[in-house]
Amino acid sequence: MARSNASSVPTVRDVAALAGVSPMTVSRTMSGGLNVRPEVQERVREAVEKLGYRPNQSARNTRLSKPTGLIGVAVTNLGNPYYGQFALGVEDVAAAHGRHIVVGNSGEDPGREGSLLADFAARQLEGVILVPAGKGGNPLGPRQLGGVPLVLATRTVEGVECDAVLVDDANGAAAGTAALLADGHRRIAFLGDVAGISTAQSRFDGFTHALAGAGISLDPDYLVVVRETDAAAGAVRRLLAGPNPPTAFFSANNRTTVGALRAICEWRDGVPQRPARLPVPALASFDDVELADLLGIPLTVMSHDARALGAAAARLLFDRLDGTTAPAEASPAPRLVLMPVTVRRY
Amino acid sequence: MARSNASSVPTVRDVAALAGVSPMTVSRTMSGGLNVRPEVQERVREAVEKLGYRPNQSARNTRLSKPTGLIGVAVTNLGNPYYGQFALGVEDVAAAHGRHIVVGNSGEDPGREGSLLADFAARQLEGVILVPAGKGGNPLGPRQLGGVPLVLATRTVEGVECDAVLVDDANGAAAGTAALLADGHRRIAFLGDVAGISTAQSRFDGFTHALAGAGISLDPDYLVVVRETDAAAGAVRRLLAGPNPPTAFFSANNRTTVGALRAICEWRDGVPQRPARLPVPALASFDDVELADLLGIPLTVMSHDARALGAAAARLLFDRLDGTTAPAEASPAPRLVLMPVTVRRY
DNA sequence: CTGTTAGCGCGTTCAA
DNA sequence: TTGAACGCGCTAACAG
Repeated sequence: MARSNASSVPTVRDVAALAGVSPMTVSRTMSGGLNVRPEVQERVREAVEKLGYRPNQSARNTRLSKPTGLIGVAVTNLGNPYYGQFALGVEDVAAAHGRHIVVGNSGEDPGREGSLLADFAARQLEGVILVPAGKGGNPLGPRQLGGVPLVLATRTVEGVECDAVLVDDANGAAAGTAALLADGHRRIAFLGDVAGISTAQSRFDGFTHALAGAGISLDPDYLVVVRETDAAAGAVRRLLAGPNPPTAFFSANNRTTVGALRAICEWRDGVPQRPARLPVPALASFDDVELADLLGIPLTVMSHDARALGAAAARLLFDRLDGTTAPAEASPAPRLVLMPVTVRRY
Repeated sequence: MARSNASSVPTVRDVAALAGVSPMTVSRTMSGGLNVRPEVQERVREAVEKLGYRPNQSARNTRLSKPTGLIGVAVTNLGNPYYGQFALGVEDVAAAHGRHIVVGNSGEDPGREGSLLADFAARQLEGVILVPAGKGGNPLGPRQLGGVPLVLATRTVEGVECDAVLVDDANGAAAGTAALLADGHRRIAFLGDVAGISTAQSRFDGFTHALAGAGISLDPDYLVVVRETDAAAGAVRRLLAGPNPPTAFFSANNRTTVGALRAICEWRDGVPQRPARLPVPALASFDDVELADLLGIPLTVMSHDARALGAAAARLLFDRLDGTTAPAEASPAPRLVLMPVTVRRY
């Protein structure tokens, strides 16, 4: 027996019954109304209105190869303003292509990342843009996504061959470091998370490369591996209070930059006992931080546009999804987009 | 004819065929393996592995009343760090309840907001948390969401009766204003977007109420309606350069605060021709901004925890979804959670 | 324990 | 222009 109007959500049949037509006519009306008499359409629309009927997307999607219109975005820390901008960039492009985004947060945890991706695939998302957590050497499976196109953003992962949008980390870091060196700095400490994150590693490489070019080798005490803001602040405090304080810091991301800025400001303002005219330490920051330029600290910013990066990643994805690509699915070759880094000084 | 192994995505039947069992056995194995012999499960899992099979969630959901496991979150500006934290709070709770979040960005556009919500409903999302754009008096339909539970966050909308998590805007604003007054400020300008956004309106009310309590009426020149950071900066510049500059500013949100801080810093640092010891204007900011406390500007911050707010909204939602609520759907009564505001001074 | 039957809500296909 | 039949991928409900 058909349980027509059980208080649950209305279906095509309910609408059809109310409008005195077949479900098919309702279906046609809902999808543009081709080959349906206007007056019948009118009746159908009234019934739709009256019942508050909405076509069920899930059911639509069962009809094979009907895309879900959903793009997955997995980031490592939604609370970081950087990824807010990033997601905004993805959303911009996705919206232009009539898609919505599903945002997941891995929290730098490969485990959560894995289940996130598995879930994305199970939901038949059309594609996934991933900022890999990369802590443990998780290969995240070749195409464990089950054929769902994947684009890596910001960071890459060894052994994964797919489209990616990265930042010109090494060159950017080298350029920023060069600026410090040009100012005469020789004792420069590095703050960053080098453990398995490609981005941090590349920035570190660029940093040391520039140092080496100036004939400087990194003092082990000057290499500080941190991720959190507070930890970075603590490290800077210790170094500045130590016997051999650096004259400048290189901060590898915006979280460590905030910590470093805080510590440097404290040192500048709150340490009356500091030697009279000891100069304020300089800071070179990879990634921009709002308001940082107003602090009166010698600042070098190596920045790129997070939103543009997200947009670029999305475009790469839609190129494969909507583009007039190869007939089959044999992706031609992984493409790599490199976002340029701008060095600004304050 | 069953087109078994057409290069497309594998289905239950493909797995069943390979494992030599019925689709049902595969289904059972996939959902916990109740009542399936271990050795058969093993065979099935092998087939699953070999084919890279993943159950199709869309198809699952067609089986009535199977929830999608998706929560919608619609915010007005993903690029605002505030909403990043907010989304993070929602995600925390959603993850704890085994759900994912779909993030949409309305961009303060009621039109986009409407289509976003319609789409959420069509996708059978289990619930929606909305920061309403509220620009045009869009009633967003009574339950135009088609029965999908809705929770408003941060802002409310007239005429919509549903659960909401708001900020104690009026009292917080009054407290912050009182702090300025206690410092002797009498000429205080207001920066904010009052046009139809409940939050801005409440903050404005709290501000003027506190002024009135001190026997002050707001100078019309001191009421600046802005939303964007740059516009706020421009307004502050004009006021400070004008004939009757305020001695303090009240900024109604973090975007205007950034603009105000920028303009005030400029004025302080870049205007040598300013009267010798004219004091730096004070700023009272609704919402915290990273690094603002380090600028050396007399600062009063009225802050609340965006992440906690998001979490509270999510909890309200899951209370209705998973909670042992009323048997039917007749929601008992809209609940309102008010997030406290803390006033800090720098 | 396992397979068969019967749909979920919708859209494609074909016939009327 | 409309409707009936069938199938999408999966899973309750009932056999066996």
